[in-house]
Amino acid sequence: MGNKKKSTIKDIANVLGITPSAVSKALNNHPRISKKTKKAVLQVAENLNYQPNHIATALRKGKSNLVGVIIPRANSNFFSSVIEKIEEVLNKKGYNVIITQSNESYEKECKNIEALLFTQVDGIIASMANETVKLDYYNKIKQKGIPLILFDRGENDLNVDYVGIDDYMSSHIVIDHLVEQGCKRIAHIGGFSHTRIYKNRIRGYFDALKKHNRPFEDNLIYECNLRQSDGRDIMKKIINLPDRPDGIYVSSDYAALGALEVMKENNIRVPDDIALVGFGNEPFSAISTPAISSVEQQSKKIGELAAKTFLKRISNPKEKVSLNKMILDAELIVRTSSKRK
Amino acid sequence: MGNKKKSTIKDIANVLGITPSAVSKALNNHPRISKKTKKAVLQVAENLNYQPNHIATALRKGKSNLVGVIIPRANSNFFSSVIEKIEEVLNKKGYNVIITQSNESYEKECKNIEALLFTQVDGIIASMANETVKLDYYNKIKQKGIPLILFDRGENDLNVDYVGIDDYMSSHIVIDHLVEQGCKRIAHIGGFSHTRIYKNRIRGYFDALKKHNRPFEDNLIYECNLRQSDGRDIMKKIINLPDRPDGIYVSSDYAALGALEVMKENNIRVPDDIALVGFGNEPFSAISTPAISSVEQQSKKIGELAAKTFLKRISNPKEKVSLNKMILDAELIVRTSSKRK
DNA sequence: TACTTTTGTTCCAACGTTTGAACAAATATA
DNA sequence: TATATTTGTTCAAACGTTGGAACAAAAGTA
Repeated sequence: MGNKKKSTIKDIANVLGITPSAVSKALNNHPRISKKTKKAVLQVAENLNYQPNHIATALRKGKSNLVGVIIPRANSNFFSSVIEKIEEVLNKKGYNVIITQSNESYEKECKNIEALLFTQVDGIIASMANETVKLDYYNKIKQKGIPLILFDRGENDLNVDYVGIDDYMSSHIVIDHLVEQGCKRIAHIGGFSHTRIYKNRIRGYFDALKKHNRPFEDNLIYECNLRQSDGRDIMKKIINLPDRPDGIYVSSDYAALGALEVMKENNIRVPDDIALVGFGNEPFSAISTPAISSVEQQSKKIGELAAKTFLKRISNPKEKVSLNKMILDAELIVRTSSKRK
Repeated sequence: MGNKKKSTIKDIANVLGITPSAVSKALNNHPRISKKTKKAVLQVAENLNYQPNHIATALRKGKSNLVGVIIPRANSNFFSSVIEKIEEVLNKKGYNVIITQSNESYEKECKNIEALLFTQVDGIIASMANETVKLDYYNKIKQKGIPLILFDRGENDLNVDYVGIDDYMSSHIVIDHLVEQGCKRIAHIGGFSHTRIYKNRIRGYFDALKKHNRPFEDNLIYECNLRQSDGRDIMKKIINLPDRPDGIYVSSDYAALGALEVMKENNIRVPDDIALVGFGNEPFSAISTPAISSVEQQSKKIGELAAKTFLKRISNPKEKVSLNKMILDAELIVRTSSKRK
């Protein structure tokens, strides 16, 4: 039917013979308005099916109550779970969440930022695309004085709040585990080292090897986009090496799955010939054959902290000083692909 | 730095010694404004780093240029791919997209709708939660005269635009294929029949069996939530049947994967003992062992049509009459799990 | 009773933009 | 030259809400 005319605060005022501003105050529970009036206003509002005009409020107050989120792709258990939690926390506080995907593309990411700024979001929570190196667009956000919180894929140079797991330590946990399972030579299929998290994982890989007196070998470390196809391609190279490694640590479950496929196709026994550990604890890692050991990234916790950090920033914007770098512990979920004993 | 003061149309006007309204018209390329003035305005706007206040425009024009999208969960290849396309089409037309997840919960879905209405979106594109039976909240959208487009999970009673694949025919294609592979008795693990798409798939399953003169057996059809765990649970029941079926058609790849696991755990050979077909063509269906045959749902096309339908509705709102029910053909991707010959 | 305080409301300007009407100046038409 | 048209701009109101100042009435205090 389309009950065309939306009712406004003015309509309510007319019904009751009071002014719009009294109605506004009544609705906002202003202390100076009598209980009687408040009750009446609420009643009439109900009757008229009144819905506050959010846009008018936003204009008047100078804030939209919208928070923008940028993720590389929604199609990932980690990100969709982070978002779910962000929504949960922010909705409770009256914020709405605009989710955008960058598809790992710098260009798309820039467009997303522009769109979010255009929409006048009150803040942005983002995880950077793999491709992103230039920080100009992110700096634009900062310059506008809009709270920016990064998670997972951060960037130290930006100097903003950050939430993520301890990537360096994650690598240690993984390598410790593989060594314990008897692996002598461990390869690493990692992300590009210009991204902070992958750089840290690579560093952790190095240092953990050193710690265990394992030699570092140049041809056992690879950087890629970590898609399933990348895992396949690199694994093909690895099995053609004169002497193969006996353990592989992959920075993504998708790439790990690709690697696993190739190994199966070549009758390499996992974990006996080569033990495999992935990253991200995607649902499929538990159900592939063999199930893939993987690092759990604390998505819920990350989402919660990111949202709460935003709320903190918005509530006292003056306190520009103390940045929050929140680094959580990761957890290795050991499954068949790396369990030899 | 936080360059605090945002510049407005008024600032530009002051610099040039003209009125704000002239500036507004210049920026909107009004025919009555001289080229000279337009040029000057653009120049000054550039210098002052002017960004139009979207909220003010929205208030004045009575539209927010925001479109809400509700999906059951982002963590699915189908949905994230639909969204990507919706974004692509709508962004081009100056709309921003707010994505919300219902997590298959009716309650969350209602909250999402409330939030979107509160934000004054110009339209809503949604796929209903499995749980949803009551349509009160969706009717609220309609009553407000806000364009509503459903996709995939629709509902005939709502009488709104819809885009989805031909679920009824999909079942025919699947059953035709399984029969051709020599299956004599085919089970179906489906969604709940109160959801239109699942009802249609079940109907298709029935009719296709009849077409091939296959008997229908009561204990070969199951309704569930189609999660991986549901697939497992039901498969366990199936393998305990006095005589097992030799083909299984599952309405979701997740549930199909669960079923596959159970079969492997029980040394049932797939496809030789039991042939398996899933639904949704999730990435993992191609990489599980064996790879799962699956129905491809045309996510890109669906997203595109949904977005374009919204644009059509918004451009001529009077034309309330002719609903658009767009039913696309699905395609069966045949993989190892059902290929006997 | 006269004065201060409190209570409940109205008044009014503001947020930044848009848009039709009004108007003056320039140009075209008779 | 007088009149009609076109061009480029200004004016003013509007979108719906908010919130401080102003104000009258009621209540409290001396």
